[in-house]
Amino acid sequence: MPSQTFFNLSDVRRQIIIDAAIAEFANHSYEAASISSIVSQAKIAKGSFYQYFEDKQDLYLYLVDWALEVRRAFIATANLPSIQAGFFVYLRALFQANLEFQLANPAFTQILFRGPHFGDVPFREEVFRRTKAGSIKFMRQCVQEGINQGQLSAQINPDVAAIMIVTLGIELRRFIPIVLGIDTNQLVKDNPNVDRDAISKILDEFVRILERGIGGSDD
Amino acid sequence: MPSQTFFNLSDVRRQIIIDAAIAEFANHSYEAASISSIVSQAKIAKGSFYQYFEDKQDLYLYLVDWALEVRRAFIATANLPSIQAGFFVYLRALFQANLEFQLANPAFTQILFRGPHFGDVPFREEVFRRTKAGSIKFMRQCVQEGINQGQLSAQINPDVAAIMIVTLGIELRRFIPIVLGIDTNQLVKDNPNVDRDAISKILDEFVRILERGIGGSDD
DNA sequence: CAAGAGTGTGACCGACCGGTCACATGACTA
DNA sequence: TAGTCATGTGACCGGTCGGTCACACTCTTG
Repeated sequence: MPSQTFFNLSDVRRQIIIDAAIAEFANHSYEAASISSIVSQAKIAKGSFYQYFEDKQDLYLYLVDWALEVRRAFIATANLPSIQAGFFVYLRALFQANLEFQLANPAFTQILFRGPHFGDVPFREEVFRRTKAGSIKFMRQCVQEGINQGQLSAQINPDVAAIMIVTLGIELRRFIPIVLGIDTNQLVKDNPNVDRDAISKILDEFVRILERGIGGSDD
Repeated sequence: MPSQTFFNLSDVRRQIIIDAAIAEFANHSYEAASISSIVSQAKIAKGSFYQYFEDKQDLYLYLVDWALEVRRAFIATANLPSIQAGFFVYLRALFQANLEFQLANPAFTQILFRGPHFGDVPFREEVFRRTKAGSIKFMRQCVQEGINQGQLSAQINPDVAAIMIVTLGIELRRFIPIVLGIDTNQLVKDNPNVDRDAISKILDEFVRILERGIGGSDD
């Protein structure tokens, strides 16, 4: 945890430091991220930094928690429909909210999913527990509820289904540019001008395949 | 490309260097991977290393190509059924072969999918083109053929379907330990003793969901 | 004024980085 | 024997790293 001194800082100064740290950890692995670069970017002295944070890991885990909180708040404002309104209606809305978070906060997204995926964070299990594991647990409950309500096939294994759904949700951000044939950075930069209609169609496709599969002879 | 000098080395010496490099790049991001560590692990002089490779990037791209070649050869031995035998029969076999490669070569897998996913490789587009983009292109053709043969729904968007399939295939390795509730490293270490039957069931689930979706009221 | 607490500062530490280079070694040729 | 060439070697270069520390600068309290 950051020290009390850090929280005594003015909001703007604290935000400058956080922003610099987010940019650094988004663009470099945990190992390769540089404290020196962060303090020079934030225009604070190295000594000050170490009065705010115990060490690199302290900062990193704080950022992860902060990113999770920002995402939670973001999705809370999305006014998701209830799962009773239909599992796939709910799922589509959840995907969309998630995607919009990812587009609006690419740096956070990068941080949240770099950690648990690759071995260069020395405390990977810790990060995984805080991020992806939570999503999977939540989705498993949704799937179970969908099954209980008869909206989902009783034949499916809820564990496998939940993991597939969460994985696809995480990768959504990467789908869009590939399908649209544009560059990831371009997507992030042009976010307000990007073709919302095309994205909406991709989301429809996406949920449709999850619901009914790609097997033939339907309608 | 490595120099002629490198290829003049004895097979065993060359393999020692490659093994050390693979281990290093599997456990660290491109930036954080250390040439010093590789040469000390391989017990060669730093100067020798730079007679074999131009620089870090030269070694890294060589490893990527090498890993792709090893995977190609591995899957070629799997005797995959023809796609005419049924799209999902083929897909299941492809998934299984891929998973077995991932389990047998965890380090290669780590290298192949760290690069295109995260921004710490300074030439990410280059790596992406050599790896994931190729898989997607291949799978798109498979999907198109499946549609033409009437095995897949004509309603689906082949681009979206192909990306979903490839993404799920890549993530397969991570599914297994989560579903089985074990640690990833444990899975890799215990590979020969791992419950092949449980894995087979997960693969079945997996393909079934892709084929028929998770929507209700089937059979 | 003095004393003390809280905070800011950047030179400095030992370690390590990617990469270079002057030199050693040994096999082959003349 | 002397010369040539491919290869091996590790000390060394400038630079960066995470982290420390002695000191400076407020501000409050007496």
